[in-house]
Amino acid sequence: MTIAAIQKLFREKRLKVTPQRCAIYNMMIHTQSHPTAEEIISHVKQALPMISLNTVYYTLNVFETAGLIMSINNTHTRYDTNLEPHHHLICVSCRKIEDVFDDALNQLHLSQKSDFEIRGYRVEFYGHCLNCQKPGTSIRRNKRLAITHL
Amino acid sequence: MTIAAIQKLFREKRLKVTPQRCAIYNMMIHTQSHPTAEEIISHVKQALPMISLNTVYYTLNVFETAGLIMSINNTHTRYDTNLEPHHHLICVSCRKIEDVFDDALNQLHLSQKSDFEIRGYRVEFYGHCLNCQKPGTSIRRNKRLAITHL
DNA sequence: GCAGTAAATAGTAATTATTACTAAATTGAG
DNA sequence: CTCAATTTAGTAATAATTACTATTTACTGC
Ligand SMILES: [Mn+2]
Ligand SMILES: [Mn+2]
Ligand SMILES: [Zn+2]
Ligand SMILES: [Zn+2]
Repeated sequence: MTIAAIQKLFREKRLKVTPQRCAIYNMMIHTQSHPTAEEIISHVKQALPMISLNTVYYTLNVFETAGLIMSINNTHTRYDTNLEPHHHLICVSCRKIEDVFDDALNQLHLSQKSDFEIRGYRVEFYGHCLNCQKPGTSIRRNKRLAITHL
Repeated sequence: MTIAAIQKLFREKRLKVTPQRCAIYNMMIHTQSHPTAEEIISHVKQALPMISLNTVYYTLNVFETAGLIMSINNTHTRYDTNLEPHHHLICVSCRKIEDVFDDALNQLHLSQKSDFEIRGYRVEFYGHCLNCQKPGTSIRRNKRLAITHL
């Protein structure tokens, strides 16, 4: 993907085209490593030494909102005593977690061989819980907003 | 599950039986809410007002190591530009993330109806990457240890 | 039951990922 | 080019988690 193609993509998504955004996205599409914000800034700083970590987080948030990237792992650790095979429904708005018991999901396996020595797996379904489907409650303005319904 | 049964369970797992541990585990098995450490301490403080948050984290770590609980979401946020349907192999030792492309995993659905308005899902396989299968590298002594191989 | 020992606890400090705030710079529209 | 809105960098604040340490507690033989 060329820089010109990245710029075109940003314009299609109604995102302003800035050197910081191009550098971040360009770095991200040229790695398989699922980088953290810190890893991103350390690469991008080679081209843009003045870039701030704040801008990286802001930009990643913009990208995710625009549907250009997805984030993996992004909230408080939660704990579960139920070790029976089961999976979770996670509300992307309020972070509520509900259990899913579904035998079909407990029989998954990889068709390809891999280097990993696999111990187990989880399926996480993302969506909006009943509460957060009501208008007005579905957008978390403050990322640190407490969850009000468990 | 009675307190006596909890004590028996701890002894089977070679864990010392303490009031703090009993209170924490007892609270956890009597909720469906996948509590955070903060939620746990706020409940447990009613019975044990002097308990510290440090003890809660320490105890949760002990429980997880002993295989009594599992934690959900527990590292730095990572970002992925690849929005094609795919899933991940996550190394529980070094947190490396590898992609899994497997069509069979992209056709999952819930058999039961639920209140959630589901937007998507991910399958996360947990295990040890090739690097961390070597003896001596498989245990993260320091939780904040940097990942050395991406 | 008691002494000795290793582990657990509470309290506090430190760390660090992420978010908030703000003034200055930049972008895209007209 | 002009102008308004957005973005950026810098810095401060926040908050989840971990580190450190002195004291207390729980288990193991005796
Ligand atoms: Mn669960
Ligand atoms: Mn991926
Ligand atoms: Zn919700
Ligand atoms: Zn690994």
